[in-house]
Amino acid sequence: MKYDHNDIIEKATTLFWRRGFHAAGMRDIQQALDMRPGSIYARFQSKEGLFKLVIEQYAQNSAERLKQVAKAESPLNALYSFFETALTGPDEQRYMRQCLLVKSIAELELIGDIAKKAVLESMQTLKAGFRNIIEACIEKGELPKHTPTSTAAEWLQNQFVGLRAFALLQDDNQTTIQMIDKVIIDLKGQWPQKTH
Amino acid sequence: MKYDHNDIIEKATTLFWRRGFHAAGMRDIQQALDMRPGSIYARFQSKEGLFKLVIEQYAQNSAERLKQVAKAESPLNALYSFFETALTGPDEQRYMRQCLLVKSIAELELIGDIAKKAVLESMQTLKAGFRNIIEACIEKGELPKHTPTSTAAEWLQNQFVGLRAFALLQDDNQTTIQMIDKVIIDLKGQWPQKTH
DNA sequence: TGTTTACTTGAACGATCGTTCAAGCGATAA
DNA sequence: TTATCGCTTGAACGATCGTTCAAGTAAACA
Repeated sequence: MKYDHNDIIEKATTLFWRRGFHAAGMRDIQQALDMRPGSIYARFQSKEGLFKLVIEQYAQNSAERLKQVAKAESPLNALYSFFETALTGPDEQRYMRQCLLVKSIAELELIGDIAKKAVLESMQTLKAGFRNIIEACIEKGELPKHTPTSTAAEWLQNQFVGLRAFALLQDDNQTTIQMIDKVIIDLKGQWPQKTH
Repeated sequence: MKYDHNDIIEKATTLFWRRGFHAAGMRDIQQALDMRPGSIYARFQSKEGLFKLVIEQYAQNSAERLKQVAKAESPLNALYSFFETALTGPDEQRYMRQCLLVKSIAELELIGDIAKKAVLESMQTLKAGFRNIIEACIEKGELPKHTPTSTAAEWLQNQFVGLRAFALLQDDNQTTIQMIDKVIIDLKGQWPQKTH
Protein backbone atom coordinates (compact mmCIF):
# COMPACT_ATOMS: atom_id res chain seq x y z
CA MET A 1 0.00 0.00 0.00
CA LYS A 2 2.32 2.70 -1.26
CA TYR A 3 -0.28 5.43 -1.66
CA ASP A 4 -2.66 6.78 0.97
CA HIS A 5 -6.32 6.39 0.09
CA ASN A 6 -7.55 9.78 1.28
CA ASP A 7 -4.63 11.44 -0.42
CA ILE A 8 -5.54 9.80 -3.71
CA ILE A 9 -9.19 10.83 -3.48
CA GLU A 10 -8.25 14.38 -2.61
CA LYS A 11 -5.91 14.74 -5.56
CA ALA A 12 -8.43 13.12 -7.89
CA THR A 13 -11.13 15.47 -6.61
CA THR A 14 -9.03 18.50 -7.50
CA LEU A 15 -8.43 17.18 -10.99
CA PHE A 16 -12.07 16.24 -11.71
CA TRP A 17 -13.23 19.53 -10.26
CA ARG A 18 -10.91 21.50 -12.49
CA ARG A 19 -11.37 19.54 -15.69
CA GLY A 20 -14.59 17.59 -15.39
CA PHE A 21 -15.03 13.84 -15.81
CA HIS A 22 -14.56 13.61 -19.54
CA ALA A 23 -11.72 16.04 -19.97
CA ALA A 24 -9.69 14.52 -17.18
CA GLY A 25 -7.86 11.82 -19.11
CA MET A 26 -6.39 8.72 -17.54
CA ARG A 27 -2.93 10.10 -18.25
CA ASP A 28 -3.82 13.32 -16.41
CA ILE A 29 -5.04 11.20 -13.53
CA GLN A 30 -1.89 9.09 -13.57
CA GLN A 31 0.19 12.22 -13.40
CA ALA A 32 -1.90 13.91 -10.70
CA LEU A 33 -1.85 10.82 -8.50
CA ASP A 34 1.71 9.81 -9.44
CA MET A 35 0.39 6.31 -10.05
CA ARG A 36 0.68 3.91 -12.94
CA PRO A 37 -2.46 2.71 -14.76
CA GLY A 38 -2.29 -0.79 -13.31
CA SER A 39 -2.36 0.53 -9.74
CA ILE A 40 -5.34 2.72 -10.43
CA TYR A 41 -7.30 -0.07 -12.07
CA ALA A 42 -6.43 -2.61 -9.39
CA ARG A 43 -7.86 -0.29 -6.78
CA PHE A 44 -10.73 1.46 -8.50
CA GLN A 45 -11.64 -0.86 -11.39
CA SER A 46 -12.06 2.03 -13.81
CA LYS A 47 -11.96 5.78 -14.28
CA GLU A 48 -15.64 5.81 -13.44
CA GLY A 49 -15.04 3.83 -10.25
CA LEU A 50 -12.57 6.44 -9.08
CA PHE A 51 -14.95 9.23 -10.03
CA LYS A 52 -17.74 7.60 -8.07
CA LEU A 53 -15.63 7.62 -4.91
CA VAL A 54 -14.70 11.24 -5.53
CA ILE A 55 -18.35 12.25 -5.86
CA GLU A 56 -19.36 10.37 -2.75
CA GLN A 57 -16.57 11.91 -0.72
CA TYR A 58 -17.42 15.36 -2.06
CA ALA A 59 -21.09 14.96 -1.20
CA GLN A 60 -20.24 13.72 2.27
CA ASN A 61 -18.03 16.75 2.91
CA SER A 62 -20.68 19.11 1.60
CA ALA A 63 -23.40 17.48 3.66
CA GLU A 64 -21.24 17.81 6.74
CA ARG A 65 -20.76 21.52 6.10
CA LEU A 66 -24.49 22.00 5.63
CA LYS A 67 -25.06 20.21 8.90
CA GLN A 68 -22.70 22.63 10.63
CA VAL A 69 -24.73 25.50 9.21
CA ALA A 70 -27.96 24.02 10.56
CA LYS A 71 -26.37 23.56 13.99
CA ALA A 72 -25.10 27.12 14.22
CA GLU A 73 -26.52 29.56 16.74
CA SER A 74 -27.77 31.68 13.86
CA PRO A 75 -28.36 29.32 10.91
CA LEU A 76 -29.26 32.25 8.69
CA ASN A 77 -25.95 34.00 9.29
CA ALA A 78 -24.10 30.71 8.92
CA LEU A 79 -25.91 30.15 5.63
CA TYR A 80 -24.76 33.54 4.45
CA SER A 81 -21.16 32.72 5.33
CA PHE A 82 -21.46 29.36 3.63
CA PHE A 83 -22.56 30.99 0.40
CA GLU A 84 -19.93 33.67 0.64
CA THR A 85 -17.13 31.18 1.21
CA ALA A 86 -18.24 28.95 -1.64
CA LEU A 87 -18.69 31.75 -4.14
CA THR A 88 -15.93 34.28 -3.57
CA GLY A 89 -12.75 32.27 -3.07
CA PRO A 90 -9.39 33.49 -4.42
CA ASP A 91 -8.80 33.41 -8.14
CA GLU A 92 -6.51 30.38 -8.14
CA GLN A 93 -9.40 28.44 -6.59
CA ARG A 94 -11.93 29.78 -9.04
CA TYR A 95 -12.70 26.27 -10.25
CA MET A 96 -14.12 25.55 -6.80
CA ARG A 97 -16.89 28.09 -7.30
CA GLN A 98 -18.58 25.65 -9.61
CA CYS A 99 -20.19 22.91 -7.56
CA LEU A 100 -18.60 19.61 -8.58
CA LEU A 101 -22.03 17.98 -8.58
CA VAL A 102 -23.58 20.62 -10.81
CA LYS A 103 -20.61 20.44 -13.12
CA SER A 104 -21.10 16.69 -13.28
CA ILE A 105 -24.79 17.06 -14.05
CA ALA A 106 -23.87 19.01 -17.14
CA GLU A 107 -22.02 15.96 -18.45
CA LEU A 108 -24.36 13.42 -16.92
CA GLU A 109 -24.98 11.57 -20.14
CA LEU A 110 -21.30 10.99 -20.76
CA ILE A 111 -20.82 9.35 -17.39
CA GLY A 112 -21.50 5.68 -16.81
CA ASP A 113 -24.58 4.53 -14.94
CA ILE A 114 -22.78 3.83 -11.68
CA ALA A 115 -21.31 7.29 -11.28
CA LYS A 116 -24.49 8.85 -12.62
CA LYS A 117 -26.43 7.24 -9.83
CA ALA A 118 -23.90 8.52 -7.29
CA VAL A 119 -24.28 12.06 -8.63
CA LEU A 120 -28.07 12.05 -8.49
CA GLU A 121 -28.17 10.52 -5.03
CA SER A 122 -25.70 13.10 -3.82
CA MET A 123 -27.97 15.85 -5.06
CA GLN A 124 -30.74 14.37 -2.95
CA THR A 125 -28.44 14.29 0.06
CA LEU A 126 -27.63 17.97 -0.33
CA LYS A 127 -31.28 18.82 -0.78
CA ALA A 128 -31.98 17.20 2.58
CA GLY A 129 -29.15 19.27 4.03
CA PHE A 130 -30.72 22.48 2.77
CA ARG A 131 -34.04 21.40 4.19
CA ASN A 132 -32.51 20.94 7.62
CA ILE A 133 -31.15 24.45 7.45
CA ILE A 134 -34.57 25.87 6.65
CA GLU A 135 -36.08 23.98 9.54
CA ALA A 136 -33.34 25.18 11.89
CA CYS A 137 -33.99 28.77 10.81
CA ILE A 138 -37.69 28.42 11.54
CA GLU A 139 -36.96 26.86 14.92
CA LYS A 140 -34.65 29.72 15.85
CA GLY A 141 -37.23 32.25 14.74
CA GLU A 142 -35.09 33.52 11.89
CA LEU A 143 -37.70 32.53 9.34
CA PRO A 144 -41.50 32.76 9.62
CA LYS A 145 -43.26 29.61 10.80
CA HIS A 146 -45.39 29.39 7.68
CA THR A 147 -42.37 29.05 5.39
CA PRO A 148 -43.05 26.05 3.10
CA THR A 149 -40.12 23.88 4.14
CA SER A 150 -39.89 21.59 1.15
CA THR A 151 -40.38 24.27 -1.48
CA ALA A 152 -37.94 26.59 0.25
CA ALA A 153 -35.31 23.85 0.44
CA GLU A 154 -35.61 23.13 -3.24
CA TRP A 155 -35.53 26.82 -3.98
CA LEU A 156 -32.45 27.31 -1.84
CA GLN A 157 -30.58 24.52 -3.55
CA ASN A 158 -31.64 26.00 -6.85
CA GLN A 159 -30.24 29.40 -5.87
CA PHE A 160 -27.03 27.72 -4.89
CA VAL A 161 -26.78 25.95 -8.23
CA GLY A 162 -27.46 29.14 -10.15
CA LEU A 163 -25.07 31.24 -8.14
CA ARG A 164 -22.27 28.76 -8.50
CA ALA A 165 -22.64 28.71 -12.26
CA PHE A 166 -22.85 32.47 -12.27
CA ALA A 167 -19.98 33.20 -9.90
CA LEU A 168 -17.73 31.20 -12.17
CA LEU A 169 -18.06 33.94 -14.77
CA GLN A 170 -18.25 36.85 -12.38
CA ASP A 171 -15.11 38.90 -11.88
CA ASP A 172 -16.62 41.27 -9.37
CA ASN A 173 -17.11 39.77 -5.92
CA GLN A 174 -19.25 42.77 -4.95
CA THR A 175 -21.89 41.72 -7.48
CA THR A 176 -21.83 38.16 -6.20
CA ILE A 177 -22.33 39.37 -2.63
CA GLN A 178 -25.32 41.43 -3.72
CA MET A 179 -26.79 38.27 -5.19
CA ILE A 180 -26.28 36.46 -1.90
CA ASP A 181 -27.96 39.34 -0.07
CA LYS A 182 -30.88 39.01 -2.43
CA VAL A 183 -31.14 35.30 -1.66
CA ILE A 184 -31.43 36.01 2.05
CA ILE A 185 -34.05 38.70 1.43
CA ASP A 186 -36.11 36.41 -0.78
CA LEU A 187 -35.77 33.54 1.64
CA LYS A 188 -37.63 35.69 4.17
CA GLY A 189 -40.07 36.87 1.52
CA GLN A 190 -43.33 35.58 0.14
CA TRP A 191 -43.88 32.12 -1.28
CA PRO A 192 -46.19 31.06 -4.13
CA GLN A 193 -49.52 29.42 -3.36
CA LYS A 194 -49.86 25.79 -4.38
CA THR A 195 -53.15 26.25 -6.19
CA HIS A 196 -52.69 26.86 -9.86
CA MET B 1 -24.16 23.59 -52.67
CA LYS B 2 -25.89 20.34 -51.94
CA TYR B 3 -26.79 21.14 -48.33
CA ASP B 4 -28.75 24.12 -47.05
CA HIS B 5 -26.85 26.26 -44.60
CA ASN B 6 -29.66 26.89 -42.12
CA ASP B 7 -30.58 23.25 -42.24
CA ILE B 8 -27.04 22.27 -41.31
CA ILE B 9 -26.86 24.72 -38.41
CA GLU B 10 -30.21 23.56 -37.11
CA LYS B 11 -29.24 19.90 -37.13
CA ALA B 12 -25.86 20.67 -35.58
CA THR B 13 -27.58 22.71 -32.86
CA THR B 14 -29.76 19.77 -31.90
CA LEU B 15 -26.74 17.51 -31.66
CA PHE B 16 -24.57 19.89 -29.64
CA TRP B 17 -27.50 20.70 -27.39
CA ARG B 18 -28.13 17.04 -26.69
CA ARG B 19 -24.57 15.89 -26.30
CA GLY B 20 -22.41 18.94 -25.61
CA PHE B 21 -19.38 20.07 -27.57
CA HIS B 22 -16.95 17.44 -26.47
CA ALA B 23 -19.21 14.43 -26.54
CA ALA B 24 -20.52 15.22 -29.99
CA GLY B 25 -17.89 13.47 -32.09
CA MET B 26 -17.14 14.32 -35.69
CA ARG B 27 -18.66 11.01 -36.72
CA ASP B 28 -21.86 11.88 -34.86
CA ILE B 29 -21.86 15.21 -36.64
CA GLN B 30 -21.25 13.58 -40.00
CA GLN B 31 -24.18 11.28 -39.41
CA ALA B 32 -26.51 14.00 -38.10
CA LEU B 33 -25.76 16.28 -41.04
CA ASP B 34 -25.47 13.46 -43.58
CA MET B 35 -22.21 15.02 -44.74
CA ARG B 36 -18.73 13.67 -45.26
CA PRO B 37 -15.80 15.09 -43.23
CA GLY B 38 -14.31 16.91 -46.20
CA SER B 39 -17.52 18.87 -46.79
CA ILE B 40 -17.76 19.90 -43.18
CA TYR B 41 -14.17 21.05 -43.04
CA ALA B 42 -14.34 22.89 -46.34
CA ARG B 43 -17.26 24.92 -45.01
CA PHE B 44 -16.55 25.33 -41.32
CA GLN B 45 -12.78 24.82 -41.03
CA SER B 46 -13.16 22.70 -37.89
CA LYS B 47 -15.55 21.23 -35.36
CA GLU B 48 -15.03 24.37 -33.33
CA GLY B 49 -15.86 26.56 -36.31
CA LEU B 50 -19.18 24.80 -36.71
CA PHE B 51 -19.85 25.05 -33.00
CA LYS B 52 -19.15 28.78 -33.06
CA LEU B 53 -21.81 29.30 -35.72
CA VAL B 54 -24.25 27.19 -33.74
CA ILE B 55 -23.68 29.27 -30.62
CA GLU B 56 -24.07 32.54 -32.49
CA GLN B 57 -27.28 31.40 -34.12
CA TYR B 58 -28.62 30.14 -30.81
CA ALA B 59 -27.81 33.41 -29.06
CA GLN B 60 -29.41 35.40 -31.86
CA ASN B 61 -32.62 33.36 -31.60
CA SER B 62 -32.68 33.71 -27.83
CA ALA B 63 -32.04 37.44 -28.00
CA GLU B 64 -34.90 37.78 -30.46
CA ARG B 65 -37.25 35.96 -28.12
CA LEU B 66 -36.22 38.17 -25.22
CA LYS B 67 -36.86 41.19 -27.40
CA GLN B 68 -40.38 39.91 -28.05
CA VAL B 69 -40.92 39.62 -24.31
CA ALA B 70 -39.80 43.22 -23.76
CA LYS B 71 -42.12 44.42 -26.52
CA ALA B 72 -45.17 42.63 -25.14
CA GLU B 73 -48.10 44.52 -23.73
CA SER B 74 -47.41 42.97 -20.35
CA PRO B 75 -43.68 42.17 -20.27
CA LEU B 76 -44.06 40.54 -16.86
CA ASN B 77 -46.65 38.07 -18.12
CA ALA B 78 -44.60 37.48 -21.25
CA LEU B 79 -41.58 36.82 -19.07
CA TYR B 80 -43.57 34.25 -17.15
CA SER B 81 -44.59 32.50 -20.36
CA PHE B 82 -41.03 32.60 -21.60
CA PHE B 83 -39.79 30.83 -18.49
CA GLU B 84 -42.61 28.34 -18.57
CA THR B 85 -42.02 27.45 -22.20
CA ALA B 86 -38.29 27.04 -21.73
CA LEU B 87 -38.53 24.93 -18.59
CA THR B 88 -41.49 22.62 -19.00
CA GLY B 89 -41.30 21.26 -22.52
CA PRO B 90 -42.29 17.66 -23.36
CA ASP B 91 -40.02 14.88 -22.22
CA GLU B 92 -38.53 14.14 -25.63
CA GLN B 93 -37.30 17.73 -25.67
CA ARG B 94 -35.95 17.57 -22.16
CA TYR B 95 -32.46 18.36 -23.39
CA MET B 96 -33.75 21.79 -24.40
CA ARG B 97 -34.43 22.71 -20.79
CA GLN B 98 -30.72 23.12 -20.30
CA CYS B 99 -29.62 26.39 -21.88
CA LEU B 100 -27.08 25.55 -24.58
CA LEU B 101 -24.94 28.47 -23.43
CA VAL B 102 -24.94 27.37 -19.80
CA LYS B 103 -24.17 23.84 -20.87
CA SER B 104 -21.26 25.18 -22.90
CA ILE B 105 -19.96 27.20 -19.97
CA ALA B 106 -19.63 23.98 -18.01
CA GLU B 107 -17.15 22.72 -20.59
CA LEU B 108 -15.67 26.11 -21.37
CA GLU B 109 -12.10 25.03 -20.82
CA LEU B 110 -12.37 22.18 -23.30
CA ILE B 111 -13.50 24.47 -26.06
CA GLY B 112 -11.07 26.41 -28.22
CA ASP B 113 -10.57 30.13 -27.77
CA ILE B 114 -12.68 31.14 -30.75
CA ALA B 115 -15.84 29.35 -29.62
CA LYS B 116 -15.15 30.28 -26.03
CA LYS B 117 -15.24 33.91 -26.99
CA ALA B 118 -18.51 33.38 -28.84
CA VAL B 119 -20.07 31.77 -25.76
CA LEU B 120 -19.04 34.55 -23.39
CA GLU B 121 -20.14 37.28 -25.76
CA SER B 122 -23.48 35.55 -26.21
CA MET B 123 -23.96 35.56 -22.45
CA GLN B 124 -23.46 39.32 -22.51
CA THR B 125 -26.02 39.64 -25.29
CA LEU B 126 -28.61 37.76 -23.29
CA LYS B 127 -27.85 39.81 -20.21
CA ALA B 128 -28.66 42.93 -22.21
CA GLY B 129 -31.89 41.25 -23.30
CA PHE B 130 -32.92 40.63 -19.72
CA ARG B 131 -32.09 44.21 -18.87
CA ASN B 132 -34.41 45.46 -21.58
CA ILE B 133 -37.20 43.36 -20.13
CA ILE B 134 -36.68 44.86 -16.67
CA GLU B 135 -36.79 48.34 -18.14
CA ALA B 136 -39.92 47.54 -20.11
CA CYS B 137 -41.60 46.26 -16.94
CA ILE B 138 -40.75 49.47 -15.10
CA GLU B 139 -42.00 51.58 -17.97
CA LYS B 140 -45.30 49.71 -18.04
CA GLY B 141 -45.64 50.10 -14.28
CA GLU B 142 -45.33 46.36 -13.64
CA LEU B 143 -42.23 46.86 -11.53
CA PRO B 144 -41.48 49.68 -9.08
CA LYS B 145 -39.51 52.60 -10.47
CA HIS B 146 -36.72 52.20 -7.92
CA THR B 147 -35.88 48.67 -9.12
CA PRO B 148 -32.09 48.56 -9.64
CA THR B 149 -32.06 47.76 -13.35
CA SER B 150 -28.57 46.36 -13.71
CA THR B 151 -28.65 44.25 -10.58
CA ALA B 152 -32.11 42.94 -11.37
CA ALA B 153 -31.05 42.01 -14.91
CA GLU B 154 -28.08 40.06 -13.63
CA TRP B 155 -30.26 38.44 -11.00
CA LEU B 156 -32.87 37.49 -13.57
CA GLN B 157 -30.33 35.88 -15.84
CA ASN B 158 -28.97 34.08 -12.83
CA GLN B 159 -32.42 32.74 -11.97
CA PHE B 160 -32.79 31.56 -15.52
CA VAL B 161 -29.46 29.75 -15.39
CA GLY B 162 -30.30 28.09 -12.11
CA LEU B 163 -33.77 27.07 -13.15
CA ARG B 164 -32.58 25.56 -16.38
CA ALA B 165 -30.03 23.44 -14.59
CA PHE B 166 -32.66 22.48 -12.06
CA ALA B 167 -35.52 21.76 -14.44
CA LEU B 168 -33.29 19.28 -16.20
CA LEU B 169 -33.46 17.06 -13.14
CA GLN B 170 -37.00 17.88 -12.15
CA ASP B 171 -39.68 15.38 -13.05
CA ASP B 172 -42.54 17.35 -11.62
CA ASN B 173 -43.56 20.36 -13.70
CA GLN B 174 -45.68 21.64 -10.83
CA THR B 175 -42.56 22.18 -8.74
CA THR B 176 -40.86 23.99 -11.60
CA ILE B 177 -43.85 26.29 -12.00
CA GLN B 178 -43.75 27.11 -8.32
CA MET B 179 -40.15 28.14 -8.78
CA ILE B 180 -41.11 30.41 -11.64
CA ASP B 181 -43.86 31.94 -9.47
CA LYS B 182 -41.27 32.60 -6.82
CA VAL B 183 -39.04 34.34 -9.37
CA ILE B 184 -41.84 36.73 -10.28
CA ILE B 185 -42.59 37.41 -6.61
CA ASP B 186 -38.94 38.11 -5.82
CA LEU B 187 -38.57 40.26 -8.89
CA LYS B 188 -41.18 42.58 -7.40
CA GLY B 189 -39.62 42.27 -3.96
CA GLN B 190 -36.87 44.08 -2.11
CA TRP B 191 -33.34 44.58 -3.38
CA PRO B 192 -30.10 44.69 -1.38
CA GLN B 193 -28.46 48.03 -0.63
CA LYS B 194 -25.11 48.66 -2.27
CA THR B 195 -23.33 49.67 0.91
CA HIS B 196 -21.62 46.78 2.56
C1' DT C 1 -15.13 26.77 -74.66
C1' DG C 2 -11.89 26.49 -70.83
C1' DT C 3 -10.98 28.22 -66.08
C1' DT C 4 -12.12 29.09 -61.67
C1' DT C 5 -14.43 28.45 -57.52
C1' DA C 6 -17.05 26.30 -53.92
C1' DC C 7 -18.45 22.23 -52.49
C1' DT C 8 -18.37 17.04 -52.03
C1' DT C 9 -16.40 12.38 -51.38
C1' DG C 10 -14.22 8.64 -48.55
C1' DA C 11 -10.00 6.55 -47.39
C1' DA C 12 -6.47 7.36 -44.42
C1' DC C 13 -3.40 9.80 -40.89
C1' DG C 14 -1.28 10.49 -36.35
C1' DA C 15 -2.67 11.29 -31.73
C1' DT C 16 -4.99 10.14 -27.82
C1' DC C 17 -8.51 7.58 -25.43
C1' DG C 18 -9.62 4.00 -21.51
C1' DT C 19 -8.01 -0.30 -20.49
C1' DT C 20 -5.34 -4.84 -20.12
C1' DC C 21 -1.79 -7.81 -18.69
C1' DA C 22 2.41 -10.33 -17.59
C1' DA C 23 5.64 -9.62 -14.28
C1' DG C 24 7.38 -8.10 -9.88
C1' DC C 25 7.17 -6.40 -5.04
C1' DG C 26 6.41 -6.64 0.02
C1' DA C 27 3.65 -7.86 3.87
C1' DT C 28 0.93 -11.56 6.11
C1' DA C 29 -0.41 -16.30 7.15
C1' DA C 30 0.44 -21.20 7.27
C1' DT D 1 10.18 -21.55 4.04
C1' DT D 2 6.43 -21.34 0.94
C1' DA D 3 1.97 -19.66 -0.55
C1' DT D 4 -1.15 -16.05 -0.91
C1' DC D 5 -2.77 -11.57 -1.46
C1' DG D 6 -3.15 -6.65 -2.51
C1' DC D 7 -0.73 -3.42 -4.71
C1' DT D 8 2.62 -1.68 -8.22
C1' DT D 9 4.92 -1.28 -12.74
C1' DG D 10 5.05 0.09 -17.72
C1' DA D 11 4.62 -1.54 -22.26
C1' DA D 12 1.12 -2.36 -25.26
C1' DC D 13 -3.78 -3.05 -27.05
C1' DG D 14 -7.81 -1.84 -29.92
C1' DA D 15 -10.95 1.88 -30.47
C1' DT D 16 -11.95 6.34 -31.36
C1' DC D 17 -10.66 11.12 -31.76
C1' DG D 18 -10.31 15.48 -34.97
C1' DT D 19 -8.36 16.26 -39.21
C1' DT D 20 -6.17 15.95 -43.98
C1' DC D 21 -6.00 15.25 -48.78
C1' DA D 22 -6.15 13.76 -53.56
C1' DA D 23 -9.73 13.38 -56.60
C1' DG D 24 -14.21 14.49 -58.47
C1' DT D 25 -18.53 17.38 -59.38
C1' DA D 26 -21.39 21.27 -60.66
C1' DA D 27 -22.35 26.01 -61.19
C1' DA D 28 -20.44 30.75 -62.46
C1' DC D 29 -17.67 33.47 -65.16
C1' DA D 30 -14.27 34.50 -68.88
